[in-house]
Amino acid sequence: MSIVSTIQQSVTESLSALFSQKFTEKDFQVSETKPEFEGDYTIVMFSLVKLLKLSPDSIGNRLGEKLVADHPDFITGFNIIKGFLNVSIADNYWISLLSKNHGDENYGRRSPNGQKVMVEYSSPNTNKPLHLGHLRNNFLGWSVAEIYKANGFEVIKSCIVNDRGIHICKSMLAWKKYANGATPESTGIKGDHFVGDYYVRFEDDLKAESQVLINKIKLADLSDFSGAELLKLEKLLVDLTKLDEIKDEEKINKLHGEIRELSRACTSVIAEAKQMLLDWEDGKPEVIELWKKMNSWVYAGFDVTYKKIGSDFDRIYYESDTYLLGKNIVHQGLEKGVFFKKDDGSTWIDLTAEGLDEKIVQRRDGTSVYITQDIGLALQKYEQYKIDQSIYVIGNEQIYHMKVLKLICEKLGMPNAGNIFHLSYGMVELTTGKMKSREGTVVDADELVDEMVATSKQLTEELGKVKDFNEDDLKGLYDTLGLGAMKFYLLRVDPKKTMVFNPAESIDFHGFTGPFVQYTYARIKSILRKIADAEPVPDQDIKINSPLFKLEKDVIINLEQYPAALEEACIEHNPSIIANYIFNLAKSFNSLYTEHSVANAESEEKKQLRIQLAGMTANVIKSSMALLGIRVPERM
RNA sequence: GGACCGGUAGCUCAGUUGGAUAGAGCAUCAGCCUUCUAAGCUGAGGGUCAUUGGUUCGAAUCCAAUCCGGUUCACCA
Repeated sequence: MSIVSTIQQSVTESLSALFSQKFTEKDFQVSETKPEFEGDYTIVMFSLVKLLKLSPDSIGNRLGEKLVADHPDFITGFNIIKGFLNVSIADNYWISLLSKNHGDENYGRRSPNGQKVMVEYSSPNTNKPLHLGHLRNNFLGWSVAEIYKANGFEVIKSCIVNDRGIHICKSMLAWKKYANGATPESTGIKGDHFVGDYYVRFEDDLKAESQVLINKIKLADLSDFSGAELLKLEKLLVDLTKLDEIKDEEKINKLHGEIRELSRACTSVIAEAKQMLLDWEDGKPEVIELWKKMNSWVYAGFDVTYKKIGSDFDRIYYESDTYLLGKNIVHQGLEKGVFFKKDDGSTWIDLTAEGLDEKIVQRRDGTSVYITQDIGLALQKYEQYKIDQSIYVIGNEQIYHMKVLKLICEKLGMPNAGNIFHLSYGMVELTTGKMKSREGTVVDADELVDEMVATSKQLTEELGKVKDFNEDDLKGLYDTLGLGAMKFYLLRVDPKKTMVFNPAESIDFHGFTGPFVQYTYARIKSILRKIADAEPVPDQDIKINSPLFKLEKDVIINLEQYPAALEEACIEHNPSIIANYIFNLAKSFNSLYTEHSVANAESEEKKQLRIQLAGMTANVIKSSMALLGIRVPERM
């Protein structure tokens, strides 16, 4: 039981005894005492004042005396300031917490609860390499999975690979046109980047061709358009002339954007891509063969990146397998009356009662739309794994989509549909604004990882502390530090917030960073190694005669909070709670480290105490950093 | 226009079941390495918590309105 709930319970009992009425822990608040006051925990009197119609001081005095009398081994003193009852906790309470848990590498973790949860994350497209945004997604997903495991859940990490569709055809087309049979092997380019380059090539062609069309439109030449597109275009142009008179810049821009989109859609290269997609769906052998070949290049590239950043999956779904899954669902939905058919034959769901719109679930030609596949996959996940919860790590631009998905699953009566959770995270922006692939400002994942590792190498060499390391050790250390810095940097921010990626800040290894925590760990291990070398210490209970120093107590208080932080991170689906927690723990230990020596403590008892303190801090740092996917070095 | 998310120090971020004088890192300035690793520690300056009103013993936190920024509302995925 945590110390706060222990205090709550004691206070509840004492209050009930004092005032002969029933109290619950909701009748008052317990929090840590602010550093400028004496005491460890504070009980706020004001809510009790209302209940008891007595002055804060009177309640505080009686409660404080009662608490000390009832729990002399736990609460040793109190003071009251302006309605705040500050109580002091016995040193022995902290010391026993330490002796009990200091050697437990699983401290804070919970035993299995029998619940199964699937975390879907990463979900890449097979037409380009991973970028900074994917890194945030991967680190978040992986970390949330670990946090769930630590809270007793059985976790299945999954990934849906978007390996089909018109965007995939784009890179295939460009490769056919320009590659002359080149391969990643023949060029020495990593497979995902190799394919991505052709995707860019296609986009360049598309841009050039649509620009020609736009130029023609400007000269009132609409000969390249026909049918529905022509009508739409003419309407847009009429609207545009009207707006030109009003001078509404926003609307004019919007219209220009629509014209741009329309001309893109009417290019010959898009027509080719569409044709290729049809051929793919028909199973045309040469298309399928090329598709398989190019995807295999991408997967080879992804494997390298995933391995490097430590992402892994228990189950990988491919959209090429799942994109037809929703078909049966439409039937069922119609039978259950959840869906309805419109006159043109398309199938819909009415979500207006939920404050949303009508959403289409099947086109009039009978083909599935995006959401239908997702429903199919959601059901398949449940059927295959009987999961209790399903977590989707997807960017916040899909909040609406995921809301619809969850609602539909609930209406279809899918088991545990209520436990679908969209872990939506904010975009990663640059100091110069958003990343835009068309402007080439996208930060490539592989490049970034390499830079971080190179930075850690450079800084390590400058400090020159590990000159005796062999080459493998060094390489391992650079990876540990570089990736640690990057993961910590991306995970320390609340997932749901848009965050700014500042390159200069990201390679800073001081302050609120991964390497700061890693350094604390390495120093502790160094101390413990030296002590153990000198004289192996037996594990023992500690009795000390001198009081705990504030700095010692601060560290123990931090350690006591680990289980609570772990639980909160799980409930909130939020690794940044862990990151903030570890940083505070490391900081408190560093302060202690500077002020009080472990090896040369003033007494043998204090030495034993600090050995346990250091050991437990190291354990908690190691296991909590592991929840973020960050390794800690024994030396650095 | 509707819906959702955000606005806290120069910058990046904590802090929301309402609590004491709003915190941390970076940056700036001033100190600390013959003593367990200075990737560290100690201290200083820096704030109308977007604005206005309300709720109450008490509001960054709850409510309302307004302003600013973002996302979204496709027979695209």
